[in-house]
Amino acid sequence: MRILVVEDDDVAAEYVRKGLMEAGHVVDLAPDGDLGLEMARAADYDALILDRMLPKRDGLELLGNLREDGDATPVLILSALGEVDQKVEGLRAGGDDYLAKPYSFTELLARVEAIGRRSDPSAAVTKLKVGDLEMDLLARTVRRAGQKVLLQPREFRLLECLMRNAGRVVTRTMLLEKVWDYHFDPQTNVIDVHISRLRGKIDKEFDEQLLHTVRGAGYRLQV
Amino acid sequence: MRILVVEDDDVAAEYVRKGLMEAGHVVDLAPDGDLGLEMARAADYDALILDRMLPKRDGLELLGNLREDGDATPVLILSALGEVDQKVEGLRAGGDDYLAKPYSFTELLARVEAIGRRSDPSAAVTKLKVGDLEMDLLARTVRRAGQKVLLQPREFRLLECLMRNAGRVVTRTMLLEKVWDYHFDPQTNVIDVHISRLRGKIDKEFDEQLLHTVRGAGYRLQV
DNA sequence: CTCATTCATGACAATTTTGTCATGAATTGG
DNA sequence: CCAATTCATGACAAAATTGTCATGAATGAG
Repeated sequence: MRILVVEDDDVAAEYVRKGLMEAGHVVDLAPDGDLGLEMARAADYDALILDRMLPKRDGLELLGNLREDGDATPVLILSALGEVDQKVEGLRAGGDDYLAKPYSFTELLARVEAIGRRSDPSAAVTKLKVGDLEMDLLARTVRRAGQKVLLQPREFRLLECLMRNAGRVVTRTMLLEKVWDYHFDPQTNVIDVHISRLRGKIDKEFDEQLLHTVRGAGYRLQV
Repeated sequence: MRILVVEDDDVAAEYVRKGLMEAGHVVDLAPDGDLGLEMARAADYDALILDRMLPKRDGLELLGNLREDGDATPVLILSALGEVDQKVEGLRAGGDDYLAKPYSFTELLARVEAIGRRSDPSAAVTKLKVGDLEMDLLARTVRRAGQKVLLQPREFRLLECLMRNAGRVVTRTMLLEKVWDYHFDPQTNVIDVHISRLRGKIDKEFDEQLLHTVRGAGYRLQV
C-alpha cells in the first residue's frame, strides 16, 4: 500500500514510517498541512494518516479540502486525547477512522490496513511468504523450500498469525486471542505444545530456523 | 472476465457463449478472423478463445498478429484432432493453451479461467455467492441470509465445490474427486450423509431450498 | 399399484485433532 | 554456580470430526 503520513513531530513520523515500511508499505512523509494537501493531490495514495493538529492546515481541514476535490482516499486521523471531539468521532461513518494518542503501533497498522482494504476489496492478500516458507490462504497449503507441509487446522491458524506478523514478536496473549479466541489465560501450555508441533513440521528438517522464541514475550517468525 | 470467442460455427459459438455467461463472464462473439482481430484490438479482453480454422484469417495467424502488436491477452486455441500439430502444442509454453475438439464444456471453462487468472493473479476469487448464501474463502465463513453458519471442514469443501458449480449438476463422481480426493467409488454413502448434514445447516431453517437433488446424477445448488 | 432403486437421516463407531500433564532442558538473575 | 523461571516435548486423554451402517421415505418404471 502507498501511504502518506502528515505529521509535524519528526520522531513520531519516523517511527510510524519505519513500522509501516516493515509491514511492506510504501510511505511518504509530509511535515505540515499545506505540503500534505499538495502531496495528496499529486500522488494517488491508498491511505492517508493525518495528525489532528498540524502547522498551517490541521488534519480535519486537510480532509475537508480533499473531499471537496472529490478525492475519496481513506483517512486515519490521529488525535491527542483532549482533541477527540464529536467532529472527529463522526469520521467513522464516512469510511475514515481516528485513533487517539497515545496509540500502539500495532493498532495503527491494523486500522490503516483496514481502511485501505475498504477502498480496494480486491487487494485481499491470498498468499503469505517469509523466507522460503509460503502459505496459500485460498488453497490452504503451506510449503517450505517448495516442499509441501501438512498442517492441522489449528497449526495453520497459528502459522498464519505468525506470518502476518513476520519480523515482529507475537505475544502469547495475541496468539490466544487470534488463534484460539480465548480472552483469558487458560493456565495451560497449549501454545507451547502447538508451537512445538509446528516447529516439528516447518523447521525441524531445515538448517535455517524461522520460528524463534522470544523469552518472556512470545514468538517471532523471521528469516 | 471479459472474453472474446472467435468461431465461425454459429451453433458451437452460441453454446460456448451461453456456458461462459452462466459462469459469470461477459462474452463477445466474432464470426471470422478479420473481425476477431479487429475486436480484440478495440477492446481489452481478459482472454480470447480462437478456433484453429477460421474464415479469412485462422486462429494461429490471428494470434501472431496480436503478439506483433505487443498484445499479451491470453489465448485458448480450439483445434480439431487432426489439426493438433507441433505449432499448436507449443502454445502452452507461451502462457496460452489449446484444447482439442471434441471437448467438454467443463474443461473449456476450466482452461479459460486458468489462463485468465495467469494474466491477473490478483483476480483470485475470495468470495462466492449463490442467492442469499455467501462464502468467504479467506475467512472460511459461511452466511445464509446474513446469519453465520458453522460448517465442519469437509462440509465447507463440499459446499465450496457446489457453489463453484452453482446452477450446474455436480455429479457424485465429481464430488468424490474434488471433495474427498477419492478416485474410485468407496461403495458407501459418505456423500449422502454429508449432503444431509449440510442441508441441516444451510437449508433446514429456510423456506427457499438451495441444495437440490438430481436423481441419478448428483446435486445442484441453485436459487 | 407394486417393486426396485435411489436417497435421507439418526445412531453409532473409527479416526483425527486438540488439549492436558509430567518431565526434563534451557535461560536468566542473583 | 545455583535456584527460579520459562520453555520444549513425549505420552496420554478428551473432544471433535468423519465415515459406516441400518432403516425408512421418495421416486420412477413397468
